[in-house]
Amino acid sequence: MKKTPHATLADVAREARVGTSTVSRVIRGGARVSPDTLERVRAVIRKLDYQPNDAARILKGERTKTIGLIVPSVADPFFAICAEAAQETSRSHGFLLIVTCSNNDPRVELENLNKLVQRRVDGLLLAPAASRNEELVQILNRASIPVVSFDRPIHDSLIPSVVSTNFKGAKEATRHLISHGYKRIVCLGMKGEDSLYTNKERIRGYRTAMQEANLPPKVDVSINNYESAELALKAYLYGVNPPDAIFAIRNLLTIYIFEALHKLRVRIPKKVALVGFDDFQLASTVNPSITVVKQEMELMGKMAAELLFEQLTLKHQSSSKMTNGADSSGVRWLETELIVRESCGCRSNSSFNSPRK
Amino acid sequence: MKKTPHATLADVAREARVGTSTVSRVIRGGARVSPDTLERVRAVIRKLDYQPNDAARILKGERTKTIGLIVPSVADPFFAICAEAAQETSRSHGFLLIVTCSNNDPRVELENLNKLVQRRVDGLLLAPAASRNEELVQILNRASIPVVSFDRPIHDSLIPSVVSTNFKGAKEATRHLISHGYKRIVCLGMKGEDSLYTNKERIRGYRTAMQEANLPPKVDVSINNYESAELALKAYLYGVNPPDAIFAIRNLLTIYIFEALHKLRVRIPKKVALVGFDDFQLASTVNPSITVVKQEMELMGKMAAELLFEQLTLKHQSSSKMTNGADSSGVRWLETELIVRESCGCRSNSSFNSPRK
DNA sequence: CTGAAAGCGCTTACAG
DNA sequence: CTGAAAGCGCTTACAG
Repeated sequence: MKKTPHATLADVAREARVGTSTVSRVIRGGARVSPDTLERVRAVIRKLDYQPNDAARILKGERTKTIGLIVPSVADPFFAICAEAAQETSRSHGFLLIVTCSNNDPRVELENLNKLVQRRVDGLLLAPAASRNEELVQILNRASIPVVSFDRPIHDSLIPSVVSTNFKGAKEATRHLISHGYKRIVCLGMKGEDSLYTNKERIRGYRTAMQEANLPPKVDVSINNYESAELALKAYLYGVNPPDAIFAIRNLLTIYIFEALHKLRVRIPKKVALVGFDDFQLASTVNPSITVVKQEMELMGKMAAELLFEQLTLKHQSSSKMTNGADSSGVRWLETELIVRESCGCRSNSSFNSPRK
Repeated sequence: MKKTPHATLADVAREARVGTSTVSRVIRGGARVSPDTLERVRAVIRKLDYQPNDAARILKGERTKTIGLIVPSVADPFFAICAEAAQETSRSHGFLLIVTCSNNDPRVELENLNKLVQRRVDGLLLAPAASRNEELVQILNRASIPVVSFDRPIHDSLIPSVVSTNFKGAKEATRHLISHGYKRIVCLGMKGEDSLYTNKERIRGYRTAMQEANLPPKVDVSINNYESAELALKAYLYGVNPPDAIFAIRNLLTIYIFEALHKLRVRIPKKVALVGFDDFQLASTVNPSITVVKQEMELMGKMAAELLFEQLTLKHQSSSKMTNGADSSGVRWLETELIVRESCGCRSNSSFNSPRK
């Protein structure tokens, strides 16, 4: 008995009195092996509880059958849902998924990326902290590892991406508020996140709509957490020229703001209207129900993963550009949808107001 | 120029005109290498953009520095938060985290487990589908891989676990409802999940409290999704002997039920009271705010991961039993907390009712 | 159908 | 401080 916790292929070969090549063939399906031998080797494999060591296979040049995922946070419902979809797609292809979190910090992101490269993942799914990152693109190119970015594109690269129509969605949401007659619409974001592609696009959409209507845009991206949301709202609502509507550009923030308004006993939409970006559980059930711009979260994760596997499959074939459904910069756009509920000032409409699935 | 996308250690050695051992030493910190050589080798590493191939290291017997995680779903907020904590702890130890989902299916779980064993993960974090699973325990023992289970223990094994006091929390919640004077309290669960350890414990807690009060327990674990929640509630509320209180034993279910009651315009708690298991975003803000049994989700993930790394560290040292904080069966209990809000019938109390962090 | 042998890219005594 | 060489556990021509 060896000390090793795992039996090796050589152990099996010895026990079955065959060569290692034969055992290898058996493991890989049993082609070109006589029924007798096949049977015997399989029995030994079972007896020894033999599990091939992936490291050796990988070293021989096989694929690692591993995908790397880099997201800001898996605790964020948005990325949790994307991650689940990516893991499911990976599993269906027989791949494993390594999940890392960047916290939107480019340095952490790069660290994670390097680790994944050392691990020789076959492909990478990435929601990049910054849409411009030469170093990242360079590493990706040098490692020549297939990548798909999602939620946010990577500029100046040929990296395909799956991205929601953030600009359009935000513009539409803002226009909707404007159509209600609100004039002092403030756009709220979270601290340190205003440089994220998605938030920039949403802010740009907001600004565009405001400018079109000749209204003064006001953007505040100083909110940190629930407490600071409450503080900011107090300052706004009890200050001079208080806003009559709020556009919250991200899932958690909408909830914080709703909670804070609720606690401050501020009437929505009478005193201030509210529209959020990202739909969420209970958005249709709270009082008032919350109007939001909805993204296709699950589809985003799934599509990104499937795009990656397309590349993986095509990798050794013709390097066709694979632009199906993508625009000239390689972006697949996922349509957002304005879900009109009550917080924007629309009347309650039970048919619009039923809970989601 | 080789065809390989990655430079190898030998490439570096050749280019730097040193032996491979020296390069290896440089990579591993540079001990016992002259400053000159160190400098030169490092320059070449940079120039060639050399990244060690983990597979080769692993094959040489080094640890994979990888933890495997098996959860029912990462899209579930509970496990998403656990996963985030586990990933963060792993990262702080320089480890990568492979995330797999079992969907609570023991077969999928076993598949994932085998894949992770082949990958030679150094440790495993597991929320097991079933608390009794001989095959699983056997594989774990044979692979002699350190494991920590969480959310649910694994019986008949020495596997340490981190588990909430589900029984106690459910009993307390039910007692609270009883203390309000409710007599017909129904316990609702989701289809196919009644065999899960956590749900069994919660149901047991409910039953115990009911029996203590000489009330007839009624358990219904047939709910599939939002629609079936609505259907079930209709049947209950418009049927004979309708319940006057509901105990929902799981996060999503509480939300479904709240949404359905809301849609059916059933007054809470006047017509039926509601207590849920698991706190969630907006639970304190909806109207009425929802009384829940709260679990320490983040702590659970973190503690499980830390326990695992303790084992990893101690592995080659004395195999002391490591029972700090654990009971005789190796379970660390995490206290649940009843967060009293309005849906149980308690009066609104703003100090109890402020949004969480 | 079968097996001996080379080699994947590292690490690690060992000898200098 | 340095390097030649063996070996980790597989796969894969190659020869039989």
